[in-house]
Amino acid sequence: MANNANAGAAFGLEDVPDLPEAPTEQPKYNRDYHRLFVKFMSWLHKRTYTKAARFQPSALAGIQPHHVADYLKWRAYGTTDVDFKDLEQNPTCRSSTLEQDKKAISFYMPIKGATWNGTSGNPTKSDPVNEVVKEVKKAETQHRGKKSCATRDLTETEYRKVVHELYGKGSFESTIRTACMLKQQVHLITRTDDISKLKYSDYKPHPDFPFALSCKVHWSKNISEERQCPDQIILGSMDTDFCAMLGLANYMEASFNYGYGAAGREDAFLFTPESDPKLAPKHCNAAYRNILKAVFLSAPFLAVALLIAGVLGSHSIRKFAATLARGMGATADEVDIRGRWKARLSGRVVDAYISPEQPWIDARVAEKLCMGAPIAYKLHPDAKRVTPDWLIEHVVPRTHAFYDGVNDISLHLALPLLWAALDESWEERMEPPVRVRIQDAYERIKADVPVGVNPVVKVPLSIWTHNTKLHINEIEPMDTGGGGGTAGGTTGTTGQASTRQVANQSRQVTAMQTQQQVRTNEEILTRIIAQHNQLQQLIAQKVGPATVRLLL
DNA sequence: ACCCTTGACCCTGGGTACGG
DNA sequence: CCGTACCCAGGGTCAAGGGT
Repeated sequence: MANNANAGAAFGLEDVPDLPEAPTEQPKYNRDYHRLFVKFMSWLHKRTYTKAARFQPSALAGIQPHHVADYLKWRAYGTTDVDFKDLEQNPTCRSSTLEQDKKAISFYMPIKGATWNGTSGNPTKSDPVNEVVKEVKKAETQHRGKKSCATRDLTETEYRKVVHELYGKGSFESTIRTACMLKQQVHLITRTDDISKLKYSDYKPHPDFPFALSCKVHWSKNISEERQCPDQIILGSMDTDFCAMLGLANYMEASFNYGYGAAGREDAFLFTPESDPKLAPKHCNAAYRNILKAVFLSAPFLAVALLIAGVLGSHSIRKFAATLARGMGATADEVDIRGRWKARLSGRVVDAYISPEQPWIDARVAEKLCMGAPIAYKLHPDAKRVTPDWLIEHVVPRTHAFYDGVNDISLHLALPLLWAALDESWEERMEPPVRVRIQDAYERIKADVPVGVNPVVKVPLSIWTHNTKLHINEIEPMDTGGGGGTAGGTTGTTGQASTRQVANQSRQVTAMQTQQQVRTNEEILTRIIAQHNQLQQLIAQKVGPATVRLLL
């Protein structure tokens, strides 16, 4: 770009003032790159620049590829005298660190776009520079040099442990809210910051299926394109540790008692009472990660997690969800769609999000994420006195009042919440006033359902597609009498119905096996935790509590 | 000519250490 | 306890080049 003093006049813009002389060149500056670039220049000139230093483009014209390459070698190996074939010489930083350096230097180069042609161009875009990065990458794959800092995915056992550790201890925020966030994060395969941005208004009744919700996930990247925030389906899970509907119901009805939702139906963030659009998600995300971190560092959790090598981070939860869906049979591409990743195989398919096939792929992956089985919460046929009006008045009054008739999801949430309030296993997992209120109200009308029977039943769902159209059916409860033939198909039912029955049977068998596995795991875990506590006491006796903390 | 892969670059966020 | 510096991962765009 030529610096033309009369540029304004040249383009016929009369009101642009002429400059008395050609403008002096302005040093470039980038907040994210400057620190790294100063480091490079300090190395190059063998002196220490402060971060206030600025460099004129003309002063940078002499930088050659070998300068940059030597710098990267120095960064990775501590010396410029490097023999890549020498397996004793191992890099002390990751290749991504070098790439970041390279980008930083590249940003400041006078000629940025053109690759180095031997005499001019961008010296960072050159073979000697790329070679260093490649060699460090190679060393990484050979397990030489610096270890990766990538976090591994959570295992199912660990996930359950987190959920169980959360409930029953501490404030509403750190228990019920965090457990709800966790369940949404897994069900929607999101990053932690995406979940922190959710608003009450992002949840709506699903347009096609009365037992499901739909949710719009806004994520941090490229939010300018509204079409990239698709509505995604939320289904209930047989396994309550995974049930996003139940988690949401349990959280939302109580949330209004803590000042959440004050900003109104349209603007209020779901997981923070703050309303500043910039700060609220940031603080919410930080709080969420801090609570998870505390759980990750708690002794009972560590007793499980230490069995597996690798570092855990908040991204581990998203990886867990993706791995879970893959393990249940979803393809990588399907998981990409549910997780709102760009299609991996063809980088140019920008329209992946608006593809007509997306809704049913989304639902199929959602199904995989419903541990046990995807379910609909339905009323027991005898529970005739549990009417919508009753549910609104006694189970979800606050939620109903908040939505005020617009995309009201309170009745969707009422059934899971009623189920939980009347289920013993949720004694410790609910906000006590809400639970007591529902129980008292139910006490007065329950006569028509047998004592000890929950008026809400979980009906497994069968999800299938026909001509890329999504269908979800409720599966009839199976007779308890031994049917004998599992896959015989000798009954007179249609092919489709019997296929679904077989699928249902195998699903139920899988669910039973899963539950058995969980029970076994829990027994093992109890033993491990006991041993862990013993060990901890032993260490405390020997070396004192300060050292114990370090060991953990 | 078109599709797909690959390489290069850009930008943001997570995690940790450290100092005030 | 909080802000800042630093290292690193990873999701994104764009363009060149190879295959059909």
